[in-house]
Amino acid sequence: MVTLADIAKRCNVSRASVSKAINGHSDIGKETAEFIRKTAREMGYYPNATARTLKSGRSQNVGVLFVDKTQSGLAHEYFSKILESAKSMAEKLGYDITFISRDIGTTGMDFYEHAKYRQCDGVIIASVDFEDPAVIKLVNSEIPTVTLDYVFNNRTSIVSDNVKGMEELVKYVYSKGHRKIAYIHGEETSVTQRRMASFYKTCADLGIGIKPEYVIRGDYHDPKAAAIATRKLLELNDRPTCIFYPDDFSYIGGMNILEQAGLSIPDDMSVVGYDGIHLSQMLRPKLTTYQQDATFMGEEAARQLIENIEHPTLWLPRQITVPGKLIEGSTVKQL
Amino acid sequence: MVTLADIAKRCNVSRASVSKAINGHSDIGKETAEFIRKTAREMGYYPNATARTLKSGRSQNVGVLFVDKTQSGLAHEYFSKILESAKSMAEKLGYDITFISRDIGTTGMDFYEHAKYRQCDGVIIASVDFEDPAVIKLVNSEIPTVTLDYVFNNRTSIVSDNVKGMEELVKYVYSKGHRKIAYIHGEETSVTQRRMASFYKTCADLGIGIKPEYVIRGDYHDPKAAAIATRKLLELNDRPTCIFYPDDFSYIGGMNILEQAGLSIPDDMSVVGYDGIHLSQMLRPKLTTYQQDATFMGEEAARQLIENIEHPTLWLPRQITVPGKLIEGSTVKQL
DNA sequence: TTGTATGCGTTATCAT
DNA sequence: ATGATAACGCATACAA
Repeated sequence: MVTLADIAKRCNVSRASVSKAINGHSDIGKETAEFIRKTAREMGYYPNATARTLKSGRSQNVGVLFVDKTQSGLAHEYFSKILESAKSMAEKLGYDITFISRDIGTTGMDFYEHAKYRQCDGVIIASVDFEDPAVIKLVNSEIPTVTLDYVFNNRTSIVSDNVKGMEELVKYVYSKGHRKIAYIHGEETSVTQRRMASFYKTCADLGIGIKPEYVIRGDYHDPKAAAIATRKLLELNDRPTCIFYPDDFSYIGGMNILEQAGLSIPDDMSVVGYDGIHLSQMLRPKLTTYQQDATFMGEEAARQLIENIEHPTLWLPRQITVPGKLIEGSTVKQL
Repeated sequence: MVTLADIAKRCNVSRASVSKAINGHSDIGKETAEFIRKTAREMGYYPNATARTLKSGRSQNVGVLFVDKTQSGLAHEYFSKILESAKSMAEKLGYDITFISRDIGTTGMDFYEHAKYRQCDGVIIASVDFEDPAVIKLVNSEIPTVTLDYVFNNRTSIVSDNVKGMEELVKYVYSKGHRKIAYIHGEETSVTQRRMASFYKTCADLGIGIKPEYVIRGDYHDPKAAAIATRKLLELNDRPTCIFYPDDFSYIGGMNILEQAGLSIPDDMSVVGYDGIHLSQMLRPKLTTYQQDATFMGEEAARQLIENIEHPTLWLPRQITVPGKLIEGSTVKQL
């Protein structure tokens, strides 16, 4: 391994000068600096992040907290896209990404300790139980964090606009003449709360009432739960004309039930999903859904976090709400 | 931040003794060690990975190379499962995971340099262009590596048994009476080569000939390409009775075309996929496919890599072939 | 069994 | 503009 000392010896200068040349400091002669850099290149030098971090306290490394109660974290296209785009943006800005977890090896480190252990300059938090004390401890620590789809006081967050998304979907379905709308929602999270509130509010604003039996608990990313819920809806005497699913993927379960029941989509039953994943536009008929801008969210999370890391003093926490867009498929019939 | 020195001072011992106590060395008194550990716990001590790495040369950190020409790396359930299970296993064994990439920031580091820069103890390589000189450089370096679905000479690899998988699928389809079998295959990779070779060989062994026009290039994870290929097959005068798709996800594209053409699956056309992703068993009819054991592959990759890292001397490179299992759905008709 | 001393590669302070 | 030197926190060879 080529070190600063090796280069210093070869160039007949001090290690300090080499460091300055490599890092582009101003207090070094123009041509010496250039000579040193050239030699460094010739010798195949690249820095040692570890030593640099130890000395400077900055690791150029951001942690990603991506825990997965439901085992579907990475399998969920929404989250995998967020991760992927956050990764590219971080890399573009010169940062690496390390996964943060609890219980690494036998040490009983919590998230905060793990992040400190690895000297993470900041942490991106997504797809976790935000009520977990360990998550709260991390968020309230001195480490810069960005949360996705959950807002903490005085902390930066990137939130998909679930209120607008649900509102647009309801209005669209309403404009197609539907008044009897059912909603199979995901498990209780803040995202679910917002979508449900927006669902009820928009319906109320439009003057349509929603029967209690039209609102059923399903689960995100779980076609089986959606299938069961769909079956319940079909058993009702007064069936809805349109069903909202927790997300595009879980819709598959409902789709099967509807087809089994001999109901054609959208002629006998209209449906909408949520997410706008690749799959939804591959199905026939194409699913009407609300596409969340996961790519932008991931990029923005990385951008904001690194901005915070690099300019801690003039940093103000922001809540960034990211709009998506309605994708008009062919699963909502004009009544 | 609590350091070894702080603990040493509080315990009236040397830093060396604290280090020994923390790391459970034997050359320290039983009760002093316990006392030191207790104090450390009280003081909220956790180690500093950076300093430890700098001194010991070991980072307890493995790199993951997961590049994605087709933009579908993480979106592909097969790979996201591999990543997730490799991550859990690595964590269980006390290792963290950092993504390795090219072009971090403005530095022109290649994969090898990046891995060294972060002092990775080893690297897991998946979903990349294995012909890329930068990948080859990394694999041929002194850094332990494990590759997935690609074999390098004298290096450890975890390979899904594509030969057996394809063989089982062909035999199954054959047993159902099919003789006119079409194969839409993915882009040219070593995986594709093996599947195709196995496809041809098994057909030959069974004494069935495959018309050249039955074998069409599609793309992995690309329903559109599968749709186009399917259309071509339907245009043939002598249509196949069964179509093999590159994978389960791309099958969606074919499924749509078949349905549009008024063909019922499997009554008018039989189909099989590959991968055994969650989705495949949610579709109706359930897809007949070959399920790759991605979870095991990821775990094994981490296990083997760390074994290699921790016992470099008695390490022998292995090629581990991981069998999957045929999932008999309802998309192959008995002729 | 315990402690001393040194160095891992880098950056930063302070002289020169 | 350049260099000497001390730290960052830890682990280890060696001395006691």
